[in-house]
Amino acid sequence: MPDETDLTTQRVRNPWGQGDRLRTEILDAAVRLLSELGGAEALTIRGVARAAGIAPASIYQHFADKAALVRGVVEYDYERLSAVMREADESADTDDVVGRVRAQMHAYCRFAIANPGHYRLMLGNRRVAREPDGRPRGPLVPVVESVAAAFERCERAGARLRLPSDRAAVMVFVGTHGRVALFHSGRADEDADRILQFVDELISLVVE
Amino acid sequence: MPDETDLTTQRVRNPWGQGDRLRTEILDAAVRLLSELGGAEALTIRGVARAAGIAPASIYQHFADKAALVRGVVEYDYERLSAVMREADESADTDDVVGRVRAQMHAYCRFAIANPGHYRLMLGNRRVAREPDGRPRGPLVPVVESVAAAFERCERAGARLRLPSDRAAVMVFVGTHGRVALFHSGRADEDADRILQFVDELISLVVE
DNA sequence: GCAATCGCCGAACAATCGTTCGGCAACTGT
DNA sequence: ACAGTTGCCGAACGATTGTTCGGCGATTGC
Repeated sequence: MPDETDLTTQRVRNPWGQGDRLRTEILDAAVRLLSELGGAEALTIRGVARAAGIAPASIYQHFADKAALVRGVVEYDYERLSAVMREADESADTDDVVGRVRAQMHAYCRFAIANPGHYRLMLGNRRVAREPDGRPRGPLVPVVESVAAAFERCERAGARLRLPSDRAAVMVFVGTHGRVALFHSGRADEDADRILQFVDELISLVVE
Repeated sequence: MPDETDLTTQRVRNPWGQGDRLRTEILDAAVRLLSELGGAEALTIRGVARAAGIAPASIYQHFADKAALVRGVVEYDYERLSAVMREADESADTDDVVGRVRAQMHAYCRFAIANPGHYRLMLGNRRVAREPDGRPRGPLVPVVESVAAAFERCERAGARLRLPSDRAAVMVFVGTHGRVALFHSGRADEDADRILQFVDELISLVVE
């Protein structure tokens, strides 16, 4: 009955409820390690175990192998990113429709700047997940869908877009992503405000 | 007199002319290996030696250590990229000023698609190079300067830009880079034409 | 109170990594 | 023709990697 491998995160054993505490502790330790040190190559079984204060062998009771650990970390971080962007969208002024787009993208930038290791990990692992109907579904498809919804609101509120709302969302998201990626492969001491300025410039290029 | 370490590429020994042949053969083998397999972690001393058909120890007569090899590969690839973009710019129709921008960015995309390993390597290594006067000088500063020159030509030719020419160049380059980065972290079977279409959409958003 | 179960760990395994050393073969200068 | 130099390689070293195995201590069920 054990060894019930969950296909989404390759969780193994431990399907009895409260025992997941150490599992999230492992993930937290991995994220912490990934933020302090540089990239994905810093994510080693021994390193995560040391950061979590447990033995390397103990990790294998929560993750089948290292690939499963990496998948778990990626999924964990995407959840955090989605939550941050959703929160920024909801806590913005409801009347300022384009301001809600800005809030979302600013949250995206702040998250990307604060979690450089997450980016290295994401850029290093190809995702080939697909919907049951065959349509592709990467982990940040819901993110750009959220941006697309914000742009749709702009359109309904009468804002003039230079692109269809879905294309506008892709344009803004891709541009922002490119700016952040360039930040991460460039100097670490660059001013974070520059990035937010770029995002504003990009949005104002699309929206009016 | 040996061990004359060249600071730009950390070349070591072998300053007698023709002996550089094997050095470029090593770099070619590294690029080949980097293109076939995935990312920067595939770039091992033993792997490069095997791909070049030589012994692992022989590499140390052309590069001081692995870091020097990586620096050499990165520099080598940036030179190839610059050459490809310059060639695309020069061989385009001289009268079609915005067409020359498109040609440059399309060349950038084609190079990035054809050399995925180069991207992984670039995104994984922070560059902190600076000019003698203290201004930062990343390896792709000349690239965006080339795009900026093309946009300046557009401005002089009477094309209406929605941004100052230097900001327009940054916008187009960053957006293109983001699209390519997303391609590399997404499905490998994505149609390359999609990316070129996106670049055209981005340019037409800036130029008119 | 006893036996079974379960999470955890210390230790070891094989593989691979970057790197060094000593010697071999070929070329050079005289 | 000989001695010296030089590029290259086979073999090894130490470190680190992912992973497995056997047992220990605590908790659970009866």
